[in-house]
Amino acid sequence: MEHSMLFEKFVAFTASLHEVSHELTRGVKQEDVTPIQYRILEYMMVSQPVTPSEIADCVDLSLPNTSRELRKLMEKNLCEKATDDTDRRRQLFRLSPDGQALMNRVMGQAQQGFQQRIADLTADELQELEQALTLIQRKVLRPKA
Amino acid sequence: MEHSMLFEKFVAFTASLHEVSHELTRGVKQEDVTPIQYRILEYMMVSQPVTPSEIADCVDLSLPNTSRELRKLMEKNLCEKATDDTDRRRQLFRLSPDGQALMNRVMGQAQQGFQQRIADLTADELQELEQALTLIQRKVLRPKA
DNA sequence: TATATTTATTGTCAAATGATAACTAAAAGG
DNA sequence: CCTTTTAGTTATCATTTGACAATAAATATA
Repeated sequence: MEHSMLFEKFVAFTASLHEVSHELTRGVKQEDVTPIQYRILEYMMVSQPVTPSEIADCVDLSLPNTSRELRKLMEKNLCEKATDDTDRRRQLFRLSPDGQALMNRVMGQAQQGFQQRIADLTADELQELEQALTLIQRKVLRPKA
Repeated sequence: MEHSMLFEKFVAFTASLHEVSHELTRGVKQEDVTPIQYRILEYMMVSQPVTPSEIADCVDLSLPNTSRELRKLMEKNLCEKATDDTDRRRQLFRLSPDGQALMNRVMGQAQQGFQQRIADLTADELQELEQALTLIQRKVLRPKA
């Protein structure tokens, strides 16, 4: 297979995955958070605590706008702020209990949908699937890591 | 591996792919189209001609808002409209030459980035990669198709 | 210490997006 | 025909998001 065909396959794959992940997390609409706020919560979930600068980098948002969205999330009691003791300019954000609960709801629903999708797979197929995920991660998505 | 661990792996995988695809298509910022308009163009690219209703479904946009964005794309000369002869209520949209050119620029840049990422892979690894993409598509993303 | 840099916040404005009502034209179905 | 349904458009308004200037506070550095 040529590189260009592989690229087309990769594009189609990406589109499919995007569609599926959108479907799996459609539960977010029930929650009182905007798409950007959800992305921030998602990022917090995997790497708390996080500073506004880190969020801005990762979510691709300017620092002022990140600050604004964090304020809104705090007003909704979905995250908490604390000052870093070693550098008191830095603010450390983490999910609040309510924020955790929200993410548990959304992720729980997603996991349910995911497991329906893989319900018919045999143990062998599950292992193949896991290896396929690992391979793409290692060879393409995170080649350095 | 348990189902819940596989789900976590799937979530991490999705996050990585999202990040990479965002990086690969960062050339869009150079173009005079909004994110939603780009998604419409992307959809047109793979399945033209398309009707406003189809776009609304696929891009998850209301029909009135779809109509508005299509008008803007037409004003930018990025797509063309024609009435369906068999049902004159239906409007058929396709990329204009300018729209094609835009997508060629963006996709060309993405392909270049992709090929840099896979540049070091051996022929065997490329084949493994291709099979991994196919496997995930078939077993998880498009189980019915 | 004095200055520069980093981190974060606030405020403001423009643009993009979402939601909804009102309307036209064509087709479908009685 | 006449009514209903479908596809699309236009207009309007609220909310979200993006961009940028100005500021404060803590740290780093000369």
